[in-house]
Amino acid sequence: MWRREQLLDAALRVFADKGVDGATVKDVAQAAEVTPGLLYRYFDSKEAMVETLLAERGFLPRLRELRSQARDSRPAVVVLTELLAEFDRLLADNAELMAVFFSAAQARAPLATLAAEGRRLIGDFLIERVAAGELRPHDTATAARTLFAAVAVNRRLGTPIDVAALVGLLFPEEG
Amino acid sequence: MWRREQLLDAALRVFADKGVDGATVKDVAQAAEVTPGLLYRYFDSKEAMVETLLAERGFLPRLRELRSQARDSRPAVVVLTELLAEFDRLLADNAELMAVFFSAAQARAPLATLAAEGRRLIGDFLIERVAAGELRPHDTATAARTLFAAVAVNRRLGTPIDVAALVGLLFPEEG
Amino acid sequence: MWRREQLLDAALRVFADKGVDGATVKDVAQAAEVTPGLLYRYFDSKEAMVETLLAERGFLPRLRELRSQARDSRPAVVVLTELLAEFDRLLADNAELMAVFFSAAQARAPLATLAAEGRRLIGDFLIERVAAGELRPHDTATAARTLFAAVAVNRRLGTPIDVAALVGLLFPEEG
Amino acid sequence: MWRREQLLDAALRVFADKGVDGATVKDVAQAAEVTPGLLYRYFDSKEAMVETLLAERGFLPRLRELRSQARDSRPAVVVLTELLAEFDRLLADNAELMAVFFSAAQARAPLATLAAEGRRLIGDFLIERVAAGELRPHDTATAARTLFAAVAVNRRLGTPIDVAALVGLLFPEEG
DNA sequence: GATGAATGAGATTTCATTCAT
DNA sequence: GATGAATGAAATCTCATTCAT
Repeated sequence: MWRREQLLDAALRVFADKGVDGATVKDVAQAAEVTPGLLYRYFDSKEAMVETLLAERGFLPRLRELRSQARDSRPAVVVLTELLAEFDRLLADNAELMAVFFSAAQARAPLATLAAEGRRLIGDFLIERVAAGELRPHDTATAARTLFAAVAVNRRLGTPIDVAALVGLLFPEEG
Repeated sequence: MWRREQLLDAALRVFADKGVDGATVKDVAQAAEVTPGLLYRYFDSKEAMVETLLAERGFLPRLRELRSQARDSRPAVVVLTELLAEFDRLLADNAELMAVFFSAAQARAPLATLAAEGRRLIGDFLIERVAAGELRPHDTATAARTLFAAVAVNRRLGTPIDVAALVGLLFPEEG
Repeated sequence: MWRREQLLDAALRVFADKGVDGATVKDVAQAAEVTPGLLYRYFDSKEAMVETLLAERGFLPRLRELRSQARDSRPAVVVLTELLAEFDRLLADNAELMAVFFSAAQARAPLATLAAEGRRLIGDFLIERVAAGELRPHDTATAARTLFAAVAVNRRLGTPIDVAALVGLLFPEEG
Repeated sequence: MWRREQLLDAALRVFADKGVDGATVKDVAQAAEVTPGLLYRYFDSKEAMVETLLAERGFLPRLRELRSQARDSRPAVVVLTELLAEFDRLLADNAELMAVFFSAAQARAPLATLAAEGRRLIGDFLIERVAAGELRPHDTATAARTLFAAVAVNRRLGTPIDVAALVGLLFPEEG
């Protein structure tokens, strides 16, 4: 059943390019080099294609996995830098899905969930390391959303940020 | 010719809500409490409405005006905080237009321009104040995009950031 | 708003001719000499057209009105003959709607209701006149469905029955 | 070649349930627990399935056989009652085929033929028995279509009539 | 200016039928 | 014989746009 994946690939590509509303089923079919009718053997509707993409190609699970990585015992700034770099790579790998997130009106919720999860991942890490005396006491909540935002926005804009420089900015003394 | 503005208001509201592609001309007309035909007396096409919104309701000029404000002679962190607060207010005031930016495929460019302008505004300010010895030497480019991103993303997500805390995070000693 | 009626007329004609499922929206549009899209200004869907026909063109109310006519004080066989003739005329006038009834799977219920109402109309009349000693005692329920069926089937088959002969068959002595 | 019959069984069931136009080839295939493609090894088209049903499952022959039964020498009302009961059973046994008759536009003709045949069967019987002095002289044509209609309509509506009562209604003195 | 009926083009979806396996 | 993926044609429906009033 690799045909299904092939269709999802095409849909992801086309939706990211033209937006979910802007892309037609015919567009997707042409990108997959099949006839439009075939899409309906695999998906109930265009809408269902979007939902399937979000469900099966979503990377929230992979974002959650990063939490274990945060347990790393190396110095805080090293681990934080790696964490952000991983997150940045995740976004880079899923640039098209992010584009779909942004184009699909009904995908606002997934975006918010993603952001909340990311903030928590980083925030929890900072709290731990402050408690351990490794990082200076600071507003960890604001720091978390700042770091998250800096990586996410710049990746989205196609102008990825230098993660090491970013960490150095907030925690200069530790570098 | 206030009828024109009324139509633009309705279009902005509706496009922000349903996305440009998702909204129909009829939707806009109903929101403006007129009939669809009337829209074509003021605009050539639905597409032209979007362009007009971007052109006439864009806030790039107001963002540029902030540059003069950056000349303020008060302490750097005070001015920076005010600058970011202004920028945040600008985004809050134009939340609907931002939503249109994100939904309209052809509005990707304005977004990039906006970001570049914002980064430059903040970056130039930081360079000046570092040169003046008011702020510690640091990677001003990374700082600029970080500050910009932190404000923009959180406003967009509906979870606005505490601007003073943000500045305090990057420049703790100066607070 | 006579356009609406014109479209219903066309729909009735076409649905009766080709069956609801067999007829296309395009068929109806062509019969009405408009474009298919226009139908959707007046009706939500093809399905809604059928429902509207059943609701607005149904003749159940007129069938019910016949009940007052049954109060007529003239001899039973005279009144019964007139009643059946009226009913037969009703069916003749609504031959197309009947055809739709038969073709639309979901219209089975209206048909059953129509039949029940008709049986009751005739049955009640017979009971009264038997009670009045005007008609010989007999199985009025069976008589009612027989009379109803004889008229309905033959009208439907395009071979209308002679109503007077029909009444004469069941009540020869009274003639 | 019982597979063919199995497919016809499924088709009959599905066509009766959803109407010929409303049922899809896939519906029939699923009901027969085979794949759609297989149907085309046994029938040229969906249309051909309907025609085959009408041709091979039609009960006109069995209706004609009743004619010999009409030769029965027992009293007229007894034989007539049996005749109608047989006819009623025939309809009951072929309820699904009748449903197809009613749903398929092109099956209107078979219905008319069936009705004509039924009327003639009963009509001829009545003529004979009137000639034999067994039944009172009456309009046998009207009687035939009345008896036929009463049985057919009520069977079709799912409210079968009491055949003995029906005969008693038309020929009370003979009972 | 303003209406809203009407159109035409195209989008989504369905489905009878074919065909390689 | 049997499968079921794939197609092509058509059906339902949507909607930006026009135009007579």
